[in-house]
Amino acid sequence: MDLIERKYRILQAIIDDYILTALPVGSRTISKKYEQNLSSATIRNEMSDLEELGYLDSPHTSAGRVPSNKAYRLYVDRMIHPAPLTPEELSYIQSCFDTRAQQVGTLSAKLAKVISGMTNYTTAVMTRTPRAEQKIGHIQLVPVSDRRILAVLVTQSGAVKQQMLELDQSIAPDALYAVSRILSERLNGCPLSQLKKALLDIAENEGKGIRGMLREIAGIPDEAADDGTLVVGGRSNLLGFPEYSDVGKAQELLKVLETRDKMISLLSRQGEMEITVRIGPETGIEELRDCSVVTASYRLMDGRVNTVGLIGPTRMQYGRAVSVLEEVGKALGRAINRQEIGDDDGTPRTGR
Amino acid sequence: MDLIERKYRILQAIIDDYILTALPVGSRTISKKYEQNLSSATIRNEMSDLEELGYLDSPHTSAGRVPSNKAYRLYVDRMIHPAPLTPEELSYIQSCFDTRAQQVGTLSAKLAKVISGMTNYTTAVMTRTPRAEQKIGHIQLVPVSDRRILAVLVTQSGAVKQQMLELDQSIAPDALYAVSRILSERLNGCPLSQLKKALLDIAENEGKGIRGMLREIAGIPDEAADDGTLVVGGRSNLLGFPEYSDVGKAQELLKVLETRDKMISLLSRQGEMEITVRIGPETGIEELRDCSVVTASYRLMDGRVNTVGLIGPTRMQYGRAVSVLEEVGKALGRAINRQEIGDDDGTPRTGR
DNA sequence: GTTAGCACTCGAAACAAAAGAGTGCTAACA
DNA sequence: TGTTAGCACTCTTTTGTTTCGAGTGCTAAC
Repeated sequence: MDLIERKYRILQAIIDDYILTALPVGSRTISKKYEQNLSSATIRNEMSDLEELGYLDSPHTSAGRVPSNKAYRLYVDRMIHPAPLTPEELSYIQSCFDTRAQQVGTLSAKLAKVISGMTNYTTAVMTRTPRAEQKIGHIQLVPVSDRRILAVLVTQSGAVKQQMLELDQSIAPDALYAVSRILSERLNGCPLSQLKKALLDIAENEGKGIRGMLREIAGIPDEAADDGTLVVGGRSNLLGFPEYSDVGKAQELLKVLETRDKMISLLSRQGEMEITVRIGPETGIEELRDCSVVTASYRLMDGRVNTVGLIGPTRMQYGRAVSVLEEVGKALGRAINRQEIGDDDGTPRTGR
Repeated sequence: MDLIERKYRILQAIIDDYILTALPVGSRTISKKYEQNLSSATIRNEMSDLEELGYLDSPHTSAGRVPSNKAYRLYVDRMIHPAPLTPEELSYIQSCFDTRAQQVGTLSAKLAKVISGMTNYTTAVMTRTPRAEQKIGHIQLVPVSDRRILAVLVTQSGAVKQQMLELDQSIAPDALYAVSRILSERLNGCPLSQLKKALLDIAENEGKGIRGMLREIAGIPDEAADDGTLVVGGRSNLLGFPEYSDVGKAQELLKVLETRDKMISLLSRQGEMEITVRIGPETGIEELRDCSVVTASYRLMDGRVNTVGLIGPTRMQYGRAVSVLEEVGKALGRAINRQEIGDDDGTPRTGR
């Protein structure tokens, strides 16, 4: 039906305009800028219908209309326009993830910086290694001082965990090497989840001297459990939006960004390999009721999974956000392939 | 001279009051709340003098006075009152740094959280190991995948650097162990600054097979140069201060906090073992012209140095800030002693 | 179904007046 | 001579009022 089509066109125009200006959109604006062959009165009628359908809200009688969350949902699902990046932007992204020997632990920060830089929103990056997939590669005990050793645990996928241990008695470096070797041999391929048991097993059967130490090592996996690194970047961007010219609101939002639990829960919801958009209450976090969050996950060469969340007002440039996340995904994928280790191309697909 | 003494008392009262209320202080307020045996007229005269001396500014004729940076300087140097923490607060701090086996890398975040939580200011924590003091303890090469190895470098003080390396050819784990052992033996005690040369030396004299690898390893120290970890916490606190009810100012400040270089330079100025207060322009950072920064350094068991900076409006509760930093220092010191490794007690002394 | 026209609503901006906080100065006081 | 009461003056803040304009909803005509 043609009418329906037109309604949606008008709705889209309203959303587009509102995303651009943050100002309630009036019928005249639409009739002038978007639908020049329709009079403002006609638009008015349509808008009235759209309000009744729940797609528009009016702050007050004489203020034009504002898209509702329902409208944003529709917009994201059906009428988002892709915002292809310029060649310069593409090559910029490429160059960011190009370095051959990526410094360990810097990637999250770089992701946050690049993404929030390109979108003007705030970016949260969570890095973690799915526990189930982690299998022991090597265990290395490194003497640090008399009674302290550093246990370095390398998973088969290349992730590294380290934990400082204090021993009851001192132990000679050579003995440590020996133990390292035994452990690495015996535990190779052991899933991280069963490490503890395996260690205790060895402790039982093995000679007296190291038993105590093994017991202590057995405690590692729990403490070192990778509950994720969290990096947030681009907070100052938030304050640039008129919706946060109220300091109170800005503060509330900043506080959420500082609350690790909330951020982790926000990002944990993201499945792998798909870009997800959550609008207002869909975020599941009360304080984000007026925000939207676009998330994507990237699987890295070493088994880690980076989940990226873009946080901005519901009036977000969704097309742009999705494009940037997509291109970053592709760039990461290419970087992985170049290093010939990638187990998949790291490119997220778009979707709800 | 008694007169002088009184002037300073009045100045102190003004500063105290302003720190508390953030409102320009009038003569009546002082006469009522602080100097009940002096009339407001007298106070007025004194205030007029103080303004002439450069200790007070008046925003406009009928608005009371506001302390100048010069006044804060005097305040910090001469009339700061210590703000002893309550027993509960003390034991809270204690408990925060009590954990026996501190997770590697968590300390900065904890410091930032505890300190900004207790002061309501923003905290930046920089961790780094003074390059000059780092001497090689052990080098361990850990096989990760076919051509990738993880080089773990442990300094004598226990700091750990790691770097992923890609090799031109694959190498057997056993060979790696051998190389690790040789390197550890030969390089033990070698200052980090000379590591590169030492490695290249070995590469010259040593067998063909590993030469390439050694060359690559020689590249590590530069890349892995510990230019410091930076953690910032408690940003949302800033927005609670009336001086940042102007979103523009808040944004400017947040942006500085996001600029790694500026933060590093801000914190690098702090010498060891002393609490330093820098007021406004003294911070050396233009955007912080209306902020004060209180910094302290803590030397940790593993040789790392944590420099903590408290950032807030110049109208800062200096006494409180210094007290908290002092107590945190003491708590860290105790934690180090308990672990019987500390090379000093980590307690900063107070001073300009 | 579309549109012109118009009365009506309501916030934002502009303006004016009043209130209030604080100062500086003068003159009197101890 | 230092202190203080008193008062005129200044300047911001608050409050109220008016005006303006954007936008709507409805009706009637096309």
